[in-house]
Amino acid sequence: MPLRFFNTLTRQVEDFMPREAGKVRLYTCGPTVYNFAHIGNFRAYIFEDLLQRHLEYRGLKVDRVMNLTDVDDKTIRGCRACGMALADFTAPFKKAFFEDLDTLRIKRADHFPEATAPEHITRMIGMISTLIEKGHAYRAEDGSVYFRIRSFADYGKLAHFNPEELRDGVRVRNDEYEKENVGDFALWKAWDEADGDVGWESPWGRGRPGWHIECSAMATGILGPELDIHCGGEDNIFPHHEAEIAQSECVTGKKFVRLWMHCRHLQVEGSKMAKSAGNFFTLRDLMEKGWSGREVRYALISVKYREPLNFTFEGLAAARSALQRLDEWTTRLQELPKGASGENLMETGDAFGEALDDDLNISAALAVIFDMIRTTNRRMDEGTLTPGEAISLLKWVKGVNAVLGFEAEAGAVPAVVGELLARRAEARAAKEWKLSDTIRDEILATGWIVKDTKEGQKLTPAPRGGA
RNA sequence: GGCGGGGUAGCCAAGUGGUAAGGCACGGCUCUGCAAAAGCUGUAUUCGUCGGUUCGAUUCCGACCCUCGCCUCCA
Repeated sequence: MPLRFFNTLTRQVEDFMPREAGKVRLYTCGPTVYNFAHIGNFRAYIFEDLLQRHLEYRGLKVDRVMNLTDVDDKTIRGCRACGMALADFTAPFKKAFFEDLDTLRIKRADHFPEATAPEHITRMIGMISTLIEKGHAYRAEDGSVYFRIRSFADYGKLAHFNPEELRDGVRVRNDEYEKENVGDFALWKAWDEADGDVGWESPWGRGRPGWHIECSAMATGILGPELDIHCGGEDNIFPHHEAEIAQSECVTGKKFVRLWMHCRHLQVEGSKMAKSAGNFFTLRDLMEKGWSGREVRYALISVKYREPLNFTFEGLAAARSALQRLDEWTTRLQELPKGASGENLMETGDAFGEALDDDLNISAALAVIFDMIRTTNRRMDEGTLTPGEAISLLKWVKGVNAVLGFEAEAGAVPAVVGELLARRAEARAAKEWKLSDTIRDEILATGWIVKDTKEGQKLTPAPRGGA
């Protein structure tokens, strides 16, 4: 079965075939670094991570770009409010972003271009010049340059609406008289007071690039004029990606992107995440509440990317339980008495991968995992699972984790806990239950749960609160 | 007003023209000094409502109700 993905452009699930066999050119819209990213942003990045890892699981080489927008209205406003240089203001947020990616086990892209890098600014200016030459853009009185949407017949194709019929919105600003058409968007924004010392020289005077042209320049600059896949959150469909298509195709004359994939927004406890509603969370907020990056990852990845995801603490707790079950099963397999390897291997099949082939059907893929856990746990209870089968299963789950990234943290047991365990074992041998229970509490206080099994005491890391 | 996505057990959520995956929670059992943990196991005559097509619809068609999102710089 081939890989199949839903294409926002055609609104259909299509067979996926990269332009160059075996290689995927993937562009993913990254963060604007004016603040810490919130969990809604991370839903998009985790979806993209799942996509990349699955493509790689299928043997494709992925060349991925994720841009960092480090100049726009918000970053400028932020740096001016703090009285800092733009680069000094954005630096800590860039750093935090990469830390958060690690926390969530999101694989690094191959390139993280920054909009303010000189080579990209130069490229943007070059593209804008070409657009003006070809009649797709014009300079307004104040020195700003706008894209002329009437010059591009396909404008509106991605979002599936006619730009001429857009409702007059409250967002139409009163400086629109400078544009030929309210739908024309800025390629270059002329400097004004509010920009302070942020600005670059251009053939049209001092100013800064518009948001859309940043992505077009970085995408085509690094991946070439024709991308295989371009991803982002659904809110990027219009105007951002629509604008990217227009700019890029008018410059290169080639089809910019073959497959557009967008993930739905995240809701929190049933309503839109907003600071005013008190349900706005950054990853850091959740970490402080005691949730792990792996748990957040599970919660955000476990609902299909094309469905709205309602983020709740109940869902986070469900993620924790499900992961513990997976951990427990893996540990059981690892502890199965070792026998001759290479014998009685098990055919584990590829139902997991096939589920993901179908437009990243994560629910079906997770069901495959839990079915496997249940059936093999049953056999371990019966004592009929052979060491060879356990080896096969461990190999299988390793493949699963190459895509999902759910492997347990390698938490080393502190020496203190080891001593407590030894003392408790003595107490238990002497049937001093009271002492045994006291030590159990002491161990729990260090963050570990002791379980008494047939094979003796076993440790499990205790969740760090969070409920 | 335009365009689009949803409504499946307490919660989350797959799915198919032939009679409902999976996860969490909950109950039962096993294990255990007790507990915890873990494992097993049970739980939707039913898939928003009303019609239609069909031998048969949760799945196709129509109407309606509810809900969410986008409509110019928010992932």
